[in-house]
Amino acid sequence: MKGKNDRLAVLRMILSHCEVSSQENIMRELEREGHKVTQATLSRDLRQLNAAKMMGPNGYTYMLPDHPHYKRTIKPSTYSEYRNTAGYVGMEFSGNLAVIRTKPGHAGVISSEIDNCNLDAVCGTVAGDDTIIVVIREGYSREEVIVQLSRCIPCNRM
Amino acid sequence: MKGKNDRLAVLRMILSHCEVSSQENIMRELEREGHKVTQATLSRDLRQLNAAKMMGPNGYTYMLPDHPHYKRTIKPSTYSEYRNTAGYVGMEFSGNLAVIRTKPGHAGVISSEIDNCNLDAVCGTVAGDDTIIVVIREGYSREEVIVQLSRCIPCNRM
DNA sequence: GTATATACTGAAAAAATATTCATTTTCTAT
DNA sequence: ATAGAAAATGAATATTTTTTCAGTATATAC
Repeated sequence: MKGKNDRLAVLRMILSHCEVSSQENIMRELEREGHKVTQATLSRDLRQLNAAKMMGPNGYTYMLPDHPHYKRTIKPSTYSEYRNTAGYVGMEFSGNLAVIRTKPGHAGVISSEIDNCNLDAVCGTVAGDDTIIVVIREGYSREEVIVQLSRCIPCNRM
Repeated sequence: MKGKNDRLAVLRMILSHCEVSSQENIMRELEREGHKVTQATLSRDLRQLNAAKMMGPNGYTYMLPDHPHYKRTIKPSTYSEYRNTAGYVGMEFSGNLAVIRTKPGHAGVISSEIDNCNLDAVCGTVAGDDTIIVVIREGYSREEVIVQLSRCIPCNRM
């Protein structure tokens, strides 16, 4: 858990789950997750992610450019939880669907994580007990789906 | 050409036709159009238009919310009050599926209503907690699906 | 190994943006 | 028309964000 890439991953998580209105706020969240940096570095990180400060329901907040802001919800603070979501087993594509396999009983939790992220590339999800069906929005590639899903679940491994 | 509304109209024009990266730049453009204001006023105008500084092809520039880069993929519903009474939130098509979003817990009720209607255009449905997947029978158009579904749910539009 | 180049960072300075405060303008109801 | 309320504005100030600069770490070639 170190290095710039890790920090950017955590930063993505923060931007997807929190309503942050200044770099000072983000700095505090980052530090809580074990990434202490100065505001100068954070400014550079945000630029690298193409983050923008956009008007949301509660005033201007930082967002990733493809995030549907008016659907956004505030989430708890420990991003490590998300990254360690131990229930994830694997993912497979079929047509315009992605099928995620989880440990028994974990599908509901993980699918609501995905729902809360309101990913552009995802129309919606349905969860059984150990399987989630993710419907891909038209016009989005599987690569893009993987990129966006990785904000919610550790699907970097395929 | 006077008054605040005129100025906001000109400002909208500037934002949708120019690549402006700072309020100083916008000020200059505004003045060229006969609207000389201070940066303070411009800052307030931009907030009123919900403008955002986002990463575009040539670096960060101010954009209006209806700019492609700023645009949401899920459009807010015009008839949200009416629809909310039935637990229905929204619907979207993807391939041969229709994905219906509902209030939490409402998916089961609504999907069994659809099942009971035995619509020609629908092969079947699967319900999660707040999402229903409707599989469309081959040979039926999306318009026809909307027409038939509107017998069960208030999906008049979209 | 050493040297050279490249990426990363913090501290401070500079630039950009938001807000406060006092004043003026515009609107509304008599 | 006039008083009072609300909106709009500029100047100055405060806050926030970006950039500069110097130093450090990391990688790469020899």
